[in-house]
Amino acid sequence: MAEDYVELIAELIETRGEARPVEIAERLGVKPPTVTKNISRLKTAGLVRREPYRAIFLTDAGQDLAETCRRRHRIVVAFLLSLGIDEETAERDAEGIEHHVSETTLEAFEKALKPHRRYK
Amino acid sequence: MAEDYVELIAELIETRGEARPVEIAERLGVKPPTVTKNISRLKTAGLVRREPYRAIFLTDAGQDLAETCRRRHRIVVAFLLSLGIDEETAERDAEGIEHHVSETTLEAFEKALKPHRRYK
DNA sequence: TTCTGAAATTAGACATGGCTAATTTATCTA
DNA sequence: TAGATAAATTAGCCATGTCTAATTTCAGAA
Repeated sequence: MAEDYVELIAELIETRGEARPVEIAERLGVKPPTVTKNISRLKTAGLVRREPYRAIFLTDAGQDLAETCRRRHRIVVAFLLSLGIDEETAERDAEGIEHHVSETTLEAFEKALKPHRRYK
Repeated sequence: MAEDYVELIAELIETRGEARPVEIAERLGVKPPTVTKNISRLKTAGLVRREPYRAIFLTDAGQDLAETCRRRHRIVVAFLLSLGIDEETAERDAEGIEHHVSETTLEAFEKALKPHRRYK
C-alpha cells in the first residue's frame, strides 16, 4: 500500500503542484475515507508530513521510497513495452508486477533493455 | 490466496499422493490453523472437496484453476530463467509476479521464449 | 462578512488472512 | 486394544484495507 501511495503522491506533486486526498482516491479507485486512514498510517510510518485538511507532502524517507518505486515502475513498463505489449496493458501489469520484482530481476530487465534504449 | 492453495494442492497430490494441511502450512510458510480456515473458504468457493481430518481434493473447478495457475507459473519461471536469472530468484519472483500477469503479457513471454525452448 | 458547497474527517462496520492456546481426532505401536 | 503422539480443528484475537453514513472544515462567491 505504502508504495502505491508515495509513488502517486510524488507524481501528483510534480504534475499538479500538490497531492490532495480526493485526487488520490480517484486515481487509486478507492473512497476518500480510505485515503484519510491510509495517509495517517503513512504519517505514522514517517513517510509523509501533513496537517489535517491540508495538502500532503513526502518526508525525505517518503521521497526516497517514491524514487525507488518510480524507478522500478519505469523499468518494468519499459521492459514490457520492449516485448511488444501495448501501453495500456504494460501500465496495468506493471502496477501489479513492480511490487514483486527483486533487484536481481530488475537488473536483468534493464540489461535486456539496454540495446533498445527506449526508457529513462 | 485461492490460486496459491490450489496450485500447491495439485502439486502435492501429484508428488506426494495426497495433500495434507501440515504440508501446505510448511510450504506456504503459515501455521496449520490458517490452513484449516483457508481450506474451508476454498470449500465454500467450490474449489476443494473434503471431510474433516481427511486429505484434500480438488473439484473440477479447482483442477481447472490449478492448471491455469501452473501454466502461468511455468511460463513466468521459464521466462525469468531465459533472462539469465538464477533458479531461486526466478522461483521466488514468479510466485509474486504470476498473479498479476495478464494473458497478453503471458503470451508475450511465451513468444519471447519460443526460440530458446527451455521450458515445458 | 456570511453562507454554501466541496473536500476531508470521524465513527463504525466488514472481509481477509494471519496468529496462539487449547482441544479433539486419528493412527500407530507397545 | 489401549495409549501416546502427531495432525487437525476450534475459539478468539489482531492488523490491514475497504466501505457507508454522518459530521466538520475550508474557501470562494454573493
